[in-house]
Amino acid sequence: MIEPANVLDVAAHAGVSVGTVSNVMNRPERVSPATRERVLASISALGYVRNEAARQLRAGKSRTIGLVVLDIGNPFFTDLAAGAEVTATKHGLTLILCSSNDDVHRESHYLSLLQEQRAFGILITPVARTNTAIQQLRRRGTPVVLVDRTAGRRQCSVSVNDRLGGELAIDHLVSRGHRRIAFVGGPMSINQVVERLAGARAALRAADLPDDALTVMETPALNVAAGRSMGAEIVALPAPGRPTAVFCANDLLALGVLQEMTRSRLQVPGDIAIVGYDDIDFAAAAAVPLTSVRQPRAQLGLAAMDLLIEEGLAPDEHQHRQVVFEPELVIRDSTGHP
Amino acid sequence: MIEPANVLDVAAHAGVSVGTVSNVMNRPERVSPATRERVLASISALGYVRNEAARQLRAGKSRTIGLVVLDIGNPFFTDLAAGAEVTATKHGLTLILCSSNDDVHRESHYLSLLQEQRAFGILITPVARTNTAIQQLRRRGTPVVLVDRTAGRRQCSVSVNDRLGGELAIDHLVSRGHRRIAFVGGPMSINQVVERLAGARAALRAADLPDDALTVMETPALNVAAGRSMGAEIVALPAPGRPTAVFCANDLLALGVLQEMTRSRLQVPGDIAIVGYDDIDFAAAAAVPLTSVRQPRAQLGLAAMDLLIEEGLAPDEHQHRQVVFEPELVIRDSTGHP
DNA sequence: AATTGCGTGTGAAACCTTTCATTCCGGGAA
DNA sequence: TTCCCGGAATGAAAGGTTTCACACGCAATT
Repeated sequence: MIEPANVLDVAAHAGVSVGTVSNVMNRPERVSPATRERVLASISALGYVRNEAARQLRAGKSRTIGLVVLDIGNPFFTDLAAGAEVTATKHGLTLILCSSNDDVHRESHYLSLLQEQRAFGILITPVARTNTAIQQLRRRGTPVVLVDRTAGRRQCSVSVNDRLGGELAIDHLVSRGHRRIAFVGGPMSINQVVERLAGARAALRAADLPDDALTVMETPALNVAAGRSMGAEIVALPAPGRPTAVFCANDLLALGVLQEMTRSRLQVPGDIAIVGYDDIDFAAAAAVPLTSVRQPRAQLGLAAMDLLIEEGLAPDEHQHRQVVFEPELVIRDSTGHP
Repeated sequence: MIEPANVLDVAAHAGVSVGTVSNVMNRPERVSPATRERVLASISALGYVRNEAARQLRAGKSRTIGLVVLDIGNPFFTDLAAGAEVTATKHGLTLILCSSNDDVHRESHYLSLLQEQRAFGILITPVARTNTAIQQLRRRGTPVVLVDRTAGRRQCSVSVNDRLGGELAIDHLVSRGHRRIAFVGGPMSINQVVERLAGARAALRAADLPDDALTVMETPALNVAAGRSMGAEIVALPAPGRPTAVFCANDLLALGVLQEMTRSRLQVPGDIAIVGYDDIDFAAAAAVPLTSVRQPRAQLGLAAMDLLIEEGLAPDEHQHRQVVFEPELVIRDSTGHP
């Protein structure tokens, strides 16, 4: 266990001042090639490693970006994170991944953690619709970009048109002849769910179908287990009145529903068609590949990170923007062939 | 945008010294209740938030733990991370999740990042068998626990008996009457894959079956896409010589293979049985639920974090340990009923 | 009355880097 | 020869927290 060397040690070893050592690392062009070489040699001779804490203290700001997502178990968010990370790394920033698990307390715990770290910025899919902690962070000068949620004029956000996504899904099912459709999703506190449902309703009305063509089945969460139990309920319905198609608020739910169908020997799409949402990799890999509303997951992360960095580097010139992507329907076996 | 308050501001506001403010936060029992109240009031009046960078600088060590995994897109690792995070949070430590994507360069990038941060410790599933960067970190006093990999006597590790896992899978398939089995997995640079294969071979020998009862089909990666393409190869084999069962080195591969089987109208398990590995949630949720070798994912993370924290808090008394969990076969539909 | 001890509180040093005003030096211009 | 200029290097200050040796005041003990 060796005591780590610091700039002073390096400076002494190379016979220069600490300022010069710092310049070699941060503005090498200001140092003559000869001394630069000498300093670099000393750095590697002593095994010097910069102390990030001291840098941050001096800078008053860290190089850490917090990405607060709803559920890290959902591949949608890991893909999004992967996209965000690409851009972050390009700028020498480090990503801290935080999963709030739909829990307001966990969320605020992470936010105060990030505040203590003087985070460079934060990307967040907030649990609740309004969030004072976020506003507080912003007042202190920390850029915050909302992800998968549309912000007002005074804040950046990156989202996908969830309403349109709902319409695409229902349009498709209606065009395949379905007239009794179930919407599986929840809790309704989550904005995306509400929007997707609204889109679904709009599409039904546009097709001149009655409102009760859509049965809303609210789930307590957006995971596989919730999908399974809702799938069981659907199976239990008497065949005559049973929906012929299910639109799920995300792919995890859809996979759960699909599993129950198969377990009960109901044919997908023969007896029941299924449309998911997100188009995670597992959707295509399901044994009955899922028709799903694709969101540009990685791009979402990329765009959000771009906005964040832009605001972080030039807060004054920065214009808040609300980027909205368009979803896209990916048709696979779970809704059959025309 | 308000200039953030510091301990000095708080001290002035409360009419005490900075040392007392620090004591209120870190050793409240040494401060009389009256002053404690006063200081706390000032803290919230000024909206004071600790500066983590300054704490770290002073402490010479951060409260950050790096978890370097092979693939964050694999739910096995996110579950492991979730387990690790529970313990970390309990000790006031923050987890940074890093995905090396099987790439040595990305891995070393993250390691030097963590070194600059003076990480409290590191949990890592290393890409290669040996790793000088890790040894360097350890010489500098950073605790490192190997995850999903067995270390020598001089280092902590937490792993699952992969050889046994391989044996369980093959024993099961043999007992179901299979005599032509394919092993799908790779690349062979990954230790876990090699061990699982070794276990498979051992089980065959123990069952007095010839070595060529097992066909090894090496994949370039452990993801769904690789499984799909290998599945296509299996389907393309002439039916008479085709294996009647496939043992996959992880569930992602198994899901890929399963999808190809279904697409080609081969019955699972009728025509081909499939055994996966890891027992991720998607394994149970697959339309043909997968038989899989379960690893205690969350527990793995928990145990690793415990060892790390133990070493980090009391490096001198710490005894290196190599914890090995036992895997467990979970039988589902993909290998049929006896 | 002097001493001891204890519970509180103090204040300066240390942690390490970056920045910036300043100094130094050699060469070209006047 | 003197002056000026620009490139290169310097060195001290600043950033916020924690720690620790020390001081203070009061009560109990001798």
